[in-house]
Amino acid sequence: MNRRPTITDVARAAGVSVATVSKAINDRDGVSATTHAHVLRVVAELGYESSLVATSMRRGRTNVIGVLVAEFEPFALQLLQGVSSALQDTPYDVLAYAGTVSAGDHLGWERRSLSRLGGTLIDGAILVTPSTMPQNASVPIVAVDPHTGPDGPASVAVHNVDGARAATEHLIGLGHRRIAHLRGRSDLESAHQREAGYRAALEEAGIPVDPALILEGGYRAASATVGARALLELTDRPTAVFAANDLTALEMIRVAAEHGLSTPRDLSVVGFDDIPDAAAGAPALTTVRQPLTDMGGAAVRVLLSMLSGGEPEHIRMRAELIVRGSTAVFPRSLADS
Amino acid sequence: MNRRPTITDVARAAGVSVATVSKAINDRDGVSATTHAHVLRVVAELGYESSLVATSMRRGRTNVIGVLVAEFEPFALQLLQGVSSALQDTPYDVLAYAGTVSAGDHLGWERRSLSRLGGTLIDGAILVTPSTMPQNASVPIVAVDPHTGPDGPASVAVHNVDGARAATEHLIGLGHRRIAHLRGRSDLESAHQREAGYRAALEEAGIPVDPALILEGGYRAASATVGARALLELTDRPTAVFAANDLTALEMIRVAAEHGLSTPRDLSVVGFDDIPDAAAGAPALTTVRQPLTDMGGAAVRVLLSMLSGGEPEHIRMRAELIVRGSTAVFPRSLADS
DNA sequence: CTGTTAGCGCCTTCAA
DNA sequence: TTGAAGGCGCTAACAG
Repeated sequence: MNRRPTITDVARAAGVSVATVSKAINDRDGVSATTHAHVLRVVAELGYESSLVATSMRRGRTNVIGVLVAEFEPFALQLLQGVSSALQDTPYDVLAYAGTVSAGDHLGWERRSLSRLGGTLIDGAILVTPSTMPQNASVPIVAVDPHTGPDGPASVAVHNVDGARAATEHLIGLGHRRIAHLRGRSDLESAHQREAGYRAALEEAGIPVDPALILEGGYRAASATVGARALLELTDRPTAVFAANDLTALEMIRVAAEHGLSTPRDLSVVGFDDIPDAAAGAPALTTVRQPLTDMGGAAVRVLLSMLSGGEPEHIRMRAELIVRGSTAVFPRSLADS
Repeated sequence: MNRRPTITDVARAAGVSVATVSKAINDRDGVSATTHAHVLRVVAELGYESSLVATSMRRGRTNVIGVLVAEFEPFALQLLQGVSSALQDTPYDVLAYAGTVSAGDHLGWERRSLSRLGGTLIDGAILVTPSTMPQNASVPIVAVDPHTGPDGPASVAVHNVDGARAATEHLIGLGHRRIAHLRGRSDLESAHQREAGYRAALEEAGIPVDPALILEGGYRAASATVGARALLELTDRPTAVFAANDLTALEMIRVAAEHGLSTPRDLSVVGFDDIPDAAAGAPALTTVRQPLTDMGGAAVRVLLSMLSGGEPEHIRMRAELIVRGSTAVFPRSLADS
């Protein structure tokens, strides 16, 4: 547990002043070639690396982009991968920070994280599914799947309405008429848009929207359990469910199995996101794919542009229906023909 | 792009000194109840949060655990998820940092990251697949899948030899005799252990090890392409391949398809890790599962124990063979009977 | 070309 | 009970 060498240690060992070491390291001019080389040699010997913290405090810039998330769930992780690879050949490093791991409260993690890291540690931030948008942030921000429409700061999202409509139309096309919806988190814009797409598809097909078939899913498995159970215990239970994301769709399938219902035999289920687990299950989940990796890349592009003075942009990407094994024709008798 | 409020702003707004604000925030005594309440009100009004950077610089502790990775690839991401959820009800936050995003060199990212973050920003570090082990680090360290055996610092890993043996025995049991191996990164202990398991299984079955069938895979898709091609262009080409991890196994399947060979019909492939993509492909990959989430949890336990003065530990977890669709009986004629 | 000085935001003595 | 001063590691301005 040795103390890491500081710039002072280097200066002492090299027999020069701290300032000279700093200049040598950062290739500032005003240092003789001899001294420069000498200092670098000592730096290498001691294994010195400048402290990100101290540097960031003194300088404005750190060349680090922060990816701020509430927690490390599949959606955020895959996005992170996209951000990271988009940053490959830039001078920027990536730093991911989960804001609610210790501080259990789900509200305002965005502001807290931004305030703790921003202005000092990171030059810009990518906020993943923020439910509030800090107004006067100290660094440029891009929100991915934000809580609000394109009136706020820069954002990247998919066409949620279209995606949800495609999902619902797919179920309708299979013959389903009693199609339920497990809502997303009501503090996120995407949840409302997906519900809107669901409603639109039903209405266009002339199927009345039954409020009893729309229950809370909350985008998380734990928060969807109750709603999933309730749907199955309805006297006239749905034959298909459009869940607002994959985590809740998978939970829906699990709960259905608990009730002795198999998917897609007794219940068709469609999700949204296409997280890695979606394709892995049995049956594999029919879902609406968000191009998460590309979205991470898009967020990086927008952010880098803002960092060099560009205007905030709002990007919408296409969502694509991926038909797999969790949806089937209804009624089943038709499948046999 | 407003400047974030600093402790000085709070002090001025509250009409007290900076020191008093600090005491009030950190619940130090020596502040009257009235002042305390007043300061906290102003803090809330201004939306002030102490800067992680400044705090970390002054204090020793930050209550942040760092997960240091070379890059955000599936293995690291899933581990991160485990770390994050294991830290849920502790006072610690998680900070993930990719060391080689900007600085392209693959060597020594561990020391660089540690030195930049350690001692200041993070209280302890979890190093993911480090290929060197910094000796005199400034904070406690746990290595996951380290480059060296249990002689180094604390570590968490799976029984690589057993896992590799099980994978190879599975292929042998299916009737394969010409079984190739796509090696892992030679700077990682796990790569050598997996190769050893592969060799052991062959020898136990009385199958001579053919050096021509052991090629470099390097744990990454890009680095496996050449080796995969070479294997298929052998005059007496293998009927099965044990790849040292899933990324290279999937690449093996892709390259085989390019050569007009379908898996598992013409070539059986086994991977290692069970990353999310393994189960998603067509065919789904037969692989050896590393309990990545649990391993993240184990790393957290060891690290927290070390942070409260405990001794470094070395943990080995079981690897489990998961048979899916990328392996089949050989020769094919047997499958028909 | 090199060194001295000041200060980034915060916390911790120590003095009032 | 409060405030003033110093310093964590580093860099930018200024002196020498």
